[in-house]
Amino acid sequence: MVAKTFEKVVNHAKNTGFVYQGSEIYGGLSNTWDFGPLGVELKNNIKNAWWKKFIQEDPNNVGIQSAILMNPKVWQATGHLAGFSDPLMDCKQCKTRHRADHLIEMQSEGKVVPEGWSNEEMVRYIQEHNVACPDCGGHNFTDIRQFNLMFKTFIGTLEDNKSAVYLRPETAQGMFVNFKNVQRTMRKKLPFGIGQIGKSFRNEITPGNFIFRTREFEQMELEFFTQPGTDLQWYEYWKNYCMDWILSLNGNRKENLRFRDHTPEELSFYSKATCDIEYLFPFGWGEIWGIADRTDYDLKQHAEFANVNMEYLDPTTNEKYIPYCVEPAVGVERLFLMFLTEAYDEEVIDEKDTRIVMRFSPYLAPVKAAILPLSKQLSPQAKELFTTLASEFNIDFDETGSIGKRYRRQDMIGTPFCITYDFDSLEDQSVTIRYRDSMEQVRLPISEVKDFLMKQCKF
RNA sequence: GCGGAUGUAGUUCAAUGGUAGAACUUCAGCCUUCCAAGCUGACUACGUGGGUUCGAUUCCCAUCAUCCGCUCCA
Repeated sequence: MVAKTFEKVVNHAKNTGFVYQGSEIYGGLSNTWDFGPLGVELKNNIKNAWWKKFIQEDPNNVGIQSAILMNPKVWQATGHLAGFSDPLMDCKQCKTRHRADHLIEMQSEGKVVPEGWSNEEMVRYIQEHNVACPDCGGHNFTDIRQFNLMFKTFIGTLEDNKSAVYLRPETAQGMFVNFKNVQRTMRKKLPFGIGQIGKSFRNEITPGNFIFRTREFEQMELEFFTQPGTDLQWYEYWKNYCMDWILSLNGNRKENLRFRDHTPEELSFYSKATCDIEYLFPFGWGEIWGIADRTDYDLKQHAEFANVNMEYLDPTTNEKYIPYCVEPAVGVERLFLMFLTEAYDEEVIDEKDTRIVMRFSPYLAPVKAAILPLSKQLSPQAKELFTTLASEFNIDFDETGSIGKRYRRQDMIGTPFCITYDFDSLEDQSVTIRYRDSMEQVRLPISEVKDFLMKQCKF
């Protein structure tokens, strides 16, 4: 039943122009998705809302857009090159997969730690010491395959290791490497934040659940730099700030949202505290937003690897220190999927008639209003209204079929307002606006429609 | 990557070793003065590549994609 609902949401998204399968006419490409005309509107609305709330309206924060390709040393400094890369081998006998270094550690009961070993050295060790498969006891492994979670590509024409670069697995490092630039040019004092919206890439072994986990995805991350010692207060602050923002876009419905603190064992080595905002998807609870206290780890690493001074001179105390950092990081596609799921509603009219209504908040709705002339004879005048409104909003114009059918089409994609141009409009220069959720109608002078939508649909 | 299942119009579902059928959707026309399904017509499909066969959408193999499980997950 639960899976059924998710299937319905996904099908509806595909059928109405929110999301298409990537490269569909070529049979698709695993786990890639294209956002259709409605999808890109929804996505942009989400991104714009975030940018407004986290960058524009917050006096402490500024935005940047950094390059996807970064100097590979960045990933050495952060540990991504080492930590994101696993030497994997499969047991040919029982078809299970293992990490070569883990096998060696287990066999030797922790006495041999193959840190820094080459693959050849590990294979040799496994053969010489007759390391067994922990699942079936067999000794028949495939060769090591290096599995790196980062996408590798090459600058220039030579595909040698000197020219290797990686697609960034997170946008965060763009903020860290620009910490000094931003602080100096924007004359920022602590605490302040640098935010960014952009694509990241991770070569996940197991993607899935529609757009929930993809290899190419878009992140909205804020790195908020604080004085050491105040970081945990800010951590709490941003947790609540993020949750409040989601709720404001979700009609304050909080049944399906929760905080989940990471247990000490779960914490990344660089993090002092991490909390996820989770949403109850039809397939289970899933992480939407990760709020992490990253301490001074990133800036320290860059200070060391790039050999630059990342210290901040506190003008009030004249102290020098490396700031701590609190990071709220959210995936756009996950928010998208959440809002899509929340909006999905089926309305039973009678036994044989059910219809799908998407109940987006007006801020998020891909189409803000549809202009519907009651008769095709009224289309020219109705089109004038379309032109006026289209300069500010994404508006639909529909003159085909019965009026009832057109209302339904708009309900199906979550358009909050339908504006009907009728024969009286010619006389009184007014139109009827029908609200999707209440089905209430108001009569408004044409000259006031733009202000009406402005009030209803602004973030 | 491993195991299992699946793959036919945009969607949901048929049938078939010899012309692939329907409903809904879409489009055109008629009708229609505020909440779908009225009338007439039109478009559109056997995932891809091989093989067996006189002939393959159907049988076989591979491949690609999707779903479920496993492995993995900064």
